[in-house]
Amino acid sequence: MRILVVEDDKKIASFVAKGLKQAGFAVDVADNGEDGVEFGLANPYDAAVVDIMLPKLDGLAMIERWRARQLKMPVIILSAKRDVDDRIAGLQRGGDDYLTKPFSFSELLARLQAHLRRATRTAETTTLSLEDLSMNLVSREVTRSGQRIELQAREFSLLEYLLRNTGRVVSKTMILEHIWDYSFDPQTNVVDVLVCRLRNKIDRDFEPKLIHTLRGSGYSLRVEKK
Amino acid sequence: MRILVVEDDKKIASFVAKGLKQAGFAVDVADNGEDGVEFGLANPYDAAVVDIMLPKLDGLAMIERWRARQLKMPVIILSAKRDVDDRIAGLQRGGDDYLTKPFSFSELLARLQAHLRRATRTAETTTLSLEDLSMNLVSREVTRSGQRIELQAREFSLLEYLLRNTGRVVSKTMILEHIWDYSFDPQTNVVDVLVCRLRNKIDRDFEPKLIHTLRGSGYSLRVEKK
DNA sequence: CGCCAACATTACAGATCAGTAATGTTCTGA
DNA sequence: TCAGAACATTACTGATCTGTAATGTTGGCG
Repeated sequence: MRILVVEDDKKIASFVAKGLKQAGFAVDVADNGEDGVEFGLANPYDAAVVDIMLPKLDGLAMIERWRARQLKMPVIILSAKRDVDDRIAGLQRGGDDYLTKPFSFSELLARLQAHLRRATRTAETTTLSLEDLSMNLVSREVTRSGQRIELQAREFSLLEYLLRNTGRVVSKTMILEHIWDYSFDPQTNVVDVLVCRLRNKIDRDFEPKLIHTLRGSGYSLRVEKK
Repeated sequence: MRILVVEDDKKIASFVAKGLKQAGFAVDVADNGEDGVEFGLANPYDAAVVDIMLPKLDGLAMIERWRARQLKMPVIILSAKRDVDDRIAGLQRGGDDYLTKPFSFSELLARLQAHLRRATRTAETTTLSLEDLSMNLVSREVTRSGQRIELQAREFSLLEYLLRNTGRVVSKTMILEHIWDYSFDPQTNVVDVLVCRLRNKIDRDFEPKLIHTLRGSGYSLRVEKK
């Protein structure tokens, strides 16, 4: 989990950053609004903690720029302004939470975790990926190394199944059951053929190979670390 | 937008409920924890505002029951307990926000709206629906009145497009562009045929009809209110 | 080293899908 | 009321997809 802290008061910044690092987050700090905008756009943060009064560009304007660029991470505002009107302004201009200084670090952490928890609770996975391979389950786009790959319905299902079981071994019987619903006539080599077709599309022209055969047990999608 | 308020203090409950109604929300009120659990499970609320000290079942326990049952709506806790530890407990046990009494209604409203905004901002929609028709874009399941319907790829795209434009009129040219990518040979009646096929599947055996023809302008997905 | 099973690949064919076009129906305006 | 346009429906067909089966290749064990 990666957090961006934007705060110009060195003491507060290091206090917050240190605390978050101890809680297991990766933390970056920016000390003015413009850098804040840049950092946010350049890296995929899971959340941000920002002060309102910042040099160069104030916190609320910074948040608005993020939102305009489709950055959706939760943002917790820290501010010395205690007025209800200030809080409302902060929330209305794109903030997700508002804490007044002085604040308790424990509460900041608890609120941060609540927001992160919500984010994962809400997300019904819409993209799966491994290495440079990625598939969007909604748009049904599959790419490898940024290159678009067309998959047929069956191939798509198989890849989805493999991706959902990355690193694990899936037997032919398991594939049969998942792709063809019920326990299905296993006296033909449909699975072999399907795997072959999928391989031709996602592994043939790329490195490293992702689909691996485990003789006697099945297949596995992973990056070999030998 | 539908909000559930769980609060046993009549004055506060009606104060909050009235304010929310004026802000355009549909509001239900429960005055104890057990009813709160029931209400929450029985109706699809977009958010909840709850007190902690409640008769029969306290607010935090109520939230935990909701969460255990996969209810994911944002919950704002209202409480007279001002201690940091109480706030943290509230957030850790499934609350999304914590406001101490006395509170400003405007701030409650702003926080509520921030949470609702986030919910819609976050959701890369994975299911679309209208009336008793619903489609899950990930599992690709389409149902009407709970009954499973099989759609072909093209039909699926068309229905998705129509659902994303519920209530609006889409012209044949728009459909052509969206389903066949580029501006495509319009000297054939592919669209008519496709619409016909989709209709047979989702409208033929059901009421009310959802796909409507607007002679000369196109089609529209909606529930007619005549 | 050689055999056999497991797996990979290829070619084929039946089923399904999607576009065309012909025919039928409905609506609107003169 | 009638004609014509817009739309609906149906049947047909070429393309694509998917399962089958035959053939080729690989790897492990005796």
